Amino acid sequence: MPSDNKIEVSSNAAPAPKAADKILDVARDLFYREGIRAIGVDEIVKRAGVTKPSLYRSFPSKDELAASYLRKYDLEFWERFDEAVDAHPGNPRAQIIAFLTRVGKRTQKPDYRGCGMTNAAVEYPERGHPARVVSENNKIELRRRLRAMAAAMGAADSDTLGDGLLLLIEGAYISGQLFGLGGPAAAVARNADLLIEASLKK
Amino acid sequence: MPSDNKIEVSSNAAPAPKAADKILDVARDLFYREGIRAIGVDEIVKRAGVTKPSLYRSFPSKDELAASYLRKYDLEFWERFDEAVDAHPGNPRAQIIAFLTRVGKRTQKPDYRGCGMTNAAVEYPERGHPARVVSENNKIELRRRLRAMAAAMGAADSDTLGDGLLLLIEGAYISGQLFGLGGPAAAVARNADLLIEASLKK
DNA sequence: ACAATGTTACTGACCGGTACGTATGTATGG
DNA sequence: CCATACATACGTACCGGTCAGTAACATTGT
Repeated sequence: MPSDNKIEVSSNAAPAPKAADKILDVARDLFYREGIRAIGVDEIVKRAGVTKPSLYRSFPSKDELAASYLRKYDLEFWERFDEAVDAHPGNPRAQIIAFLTRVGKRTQKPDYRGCGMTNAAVEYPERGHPARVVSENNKIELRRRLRAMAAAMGAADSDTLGDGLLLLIEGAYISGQLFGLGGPAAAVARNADLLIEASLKK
Repeated sequence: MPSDNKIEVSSNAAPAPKAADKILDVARDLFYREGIRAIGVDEIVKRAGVTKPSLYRSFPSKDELAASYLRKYDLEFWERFDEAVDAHPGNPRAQIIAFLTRVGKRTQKPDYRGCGMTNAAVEYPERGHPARVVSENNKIELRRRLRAMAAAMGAADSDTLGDGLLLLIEGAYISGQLFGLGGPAAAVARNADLLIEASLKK
């Protein structure tokens, strides 16, 4: 009896958040809200309650920390995307509309700041930058999937429709943070539906 | 005849490029290509062949210099826009398509870096920032005009169509710099045409 | 003991911004 | 005709602060 509860407690409770996790959490929040270039490493370690050497023990550079933030963002993005997909099995049109309805709603939240990966690509135009590479790969994969879904819908020109949907999505990300509440991003699902409708008829 | 030509020459020739002009030209180039936050004032004055005090005599701050760059960008934007409009008097649909065809072409140029104003808004999320204010006003006016043109086309829901066109445009700006050649931005005019077609039928 | 973290102090480069002296053109007064 | 005066335009040198990143060592928990 002596050691049982101790083991149990230490196993199901949060196992003492490591420094690297706290850093990544804070970085995610600050990078997304204010931008990567706008946030210095000093502010990150200060808010995370850790010290600078701890950051550089877990991440080789600020650029790599930014890339790690985006890899996490990428994972969460595909979770949201697949949630919409899984909600409408075998119905790509409904999958797209479900996803875009949720995007449209998120863009209307007061502190919406667009897509972290799109923003990072704007901040780092240099080819090969660690943060940009993550963003580019995400967008390439998104394009691939949208085109595949457009083909599954039976679109006359599925590549054009897939690309059109991607344009609407990126437009919603940007317009959401530019206009805020009442902006054009609220109409993204409706426009996507119109575009799909127009692309399906022969 | 004696003094006439002298006056004439001195009035229509370039009157010795002032420091402020050179600064603004260089700033425009560097800010657009690399981003505003990425470029320091030292680099601007160096490339302009002037000194830092000269910059601060003409511009109260770097933020205001960025705003000046964007005001110039704004002017040139409306020139391009009105060019497409003037090319098809009384035909808003053709005006839009003409504008988007040109946008689509520009996005395929190898050093395309999107819309300077969109990028600036991403770089400066803080409300009230001088650069952001210029961008926001430009986008608000663009939205107004697109909605008006959609109404002139006789769209069933003209506000939705106008917003949809804006989403496609912003999506093209972003995708252009994300994907480069062969990216989805090349299909912006075709998708706009489909969207318009779908929005016109009752 | 060992591994992870904290502490302190530091580097060199760069940031936006400025105090202050200097050249040059020009208009006026003698 | 020339000297003075003044405004405009520009340069040198510097400011305090912050940037990303590191070295050396102490502390902690298991």
